[in-house]
Amino acid sequence: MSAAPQRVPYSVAARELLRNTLLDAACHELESRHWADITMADIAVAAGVSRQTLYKEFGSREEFAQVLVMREAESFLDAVESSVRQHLDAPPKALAAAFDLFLTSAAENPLLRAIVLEEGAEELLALLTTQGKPLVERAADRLTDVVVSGWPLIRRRDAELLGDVLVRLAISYAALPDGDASATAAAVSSLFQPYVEKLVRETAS
Amino acid sequence: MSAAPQRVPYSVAARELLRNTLLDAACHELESRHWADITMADIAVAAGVSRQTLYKEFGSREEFAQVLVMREAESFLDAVESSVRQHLDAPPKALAAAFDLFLTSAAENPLLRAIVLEEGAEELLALLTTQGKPLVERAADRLTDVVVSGWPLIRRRDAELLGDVLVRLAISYAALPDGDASATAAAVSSLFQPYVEKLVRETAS
DNA sequence: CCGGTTCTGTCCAGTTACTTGACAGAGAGT
DNA sequence: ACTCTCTGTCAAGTAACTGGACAGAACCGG
Repeated sequence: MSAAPQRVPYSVAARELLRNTLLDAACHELESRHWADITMADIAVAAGVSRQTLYKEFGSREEFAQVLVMREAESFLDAVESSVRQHLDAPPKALAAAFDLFLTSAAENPLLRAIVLEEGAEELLALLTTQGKPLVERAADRLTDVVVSGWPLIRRRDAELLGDVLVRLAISYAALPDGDASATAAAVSSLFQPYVEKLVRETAS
Repeated sequence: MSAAPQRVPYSVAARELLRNTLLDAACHELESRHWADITMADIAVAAGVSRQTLYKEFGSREEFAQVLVMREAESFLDAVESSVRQHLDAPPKALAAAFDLFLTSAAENPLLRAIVLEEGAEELLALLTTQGKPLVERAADRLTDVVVSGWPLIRRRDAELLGDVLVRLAISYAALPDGDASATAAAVSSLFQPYVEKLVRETAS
């Protein structure tokens, strides 16, 4: 792969550690309480840091929530991406596997469960939907990139459309699961298979 | 196991990060130069930190080297310990497996290779031998602990002796490998098997 | 509708951690 | 003897985190 694990100077690593410590602290708190019940002070204390430091690092509660969601999203995207790369030989299979992986792990993810199941998380929920522009764009971009890099013959425009639609569907099913995750994944990907096969056919010729 | 991954406050994590960043930087430098050619300033710069900070964290070059070696030792001990725990049902097997694991990974370990193969590392070498008291004691203690916790019937005194002797042998073979690591491990452990079996026999009765 | 409470977001004084530049002393090389 | 370099230490300066305070907004109970 790329992304050499190059040596990181301490000051950079320390800032990253600070941010992650705060985000981890918030996740930990979410395991026992609703987001609405967790104050900025709680998060700071749980991270062993002053409230001021928290505000300096993330400007506001809203920004903090945004970053929290985005971080979780990136880790989902990492998993999805590697799942896709394991089926470069069979695009439909890649789609099915990635969607299945996403829905399955989404159903178990603590942060997502907090958003979906509990009532005090409207603020977080909005970040996935009405306020979800950064999330959708970022996720669609990464999906598009993995598609074009994995199947270079596919036109970027087609990949972008597919990425955008899949991300929106994924979010929808994550927010409102429809029974068994694997069944949903199989159903949805079967729906896309004709389109994917058409893409492959067009570009293969 | 024990050691719950409890939440670490940032200030503690940051100090640990600083120390590890410095130690990692030294290891990295060791991959391209002899220990004698690496100055404290080099290490500080490589870690993205001032020389003063390095001296504040580790009092002197000697202490730094000591910690460097001890950190590597702890990671070896972790591996050895888990190897032993996988053969709790067969003490002789545990001994053989652990010794083999140690010698094999010792032969590949960058820090140890730097000490053993290159000429500018006498200062580090001393930490394994003439200055090696802290190392030997610590390693023998951990070995003793894993033995008594794994086979509670064995007398602590016997475990201590065995631990001490094994650690010294391990260090000796690490410093001066004698041909194939696995062959050495098999030979040495065969030598101890009668003693181990005697221990087991005595305590089983 | 009002007083009490809590939380957010901001400010500031104070402490702690890291940086920068400097210097004496030890050791190696010329 | 002279120069160079590195170690170890000091002092002054800067940046990061702390702790206490406060105005404003939202909520709650009366």
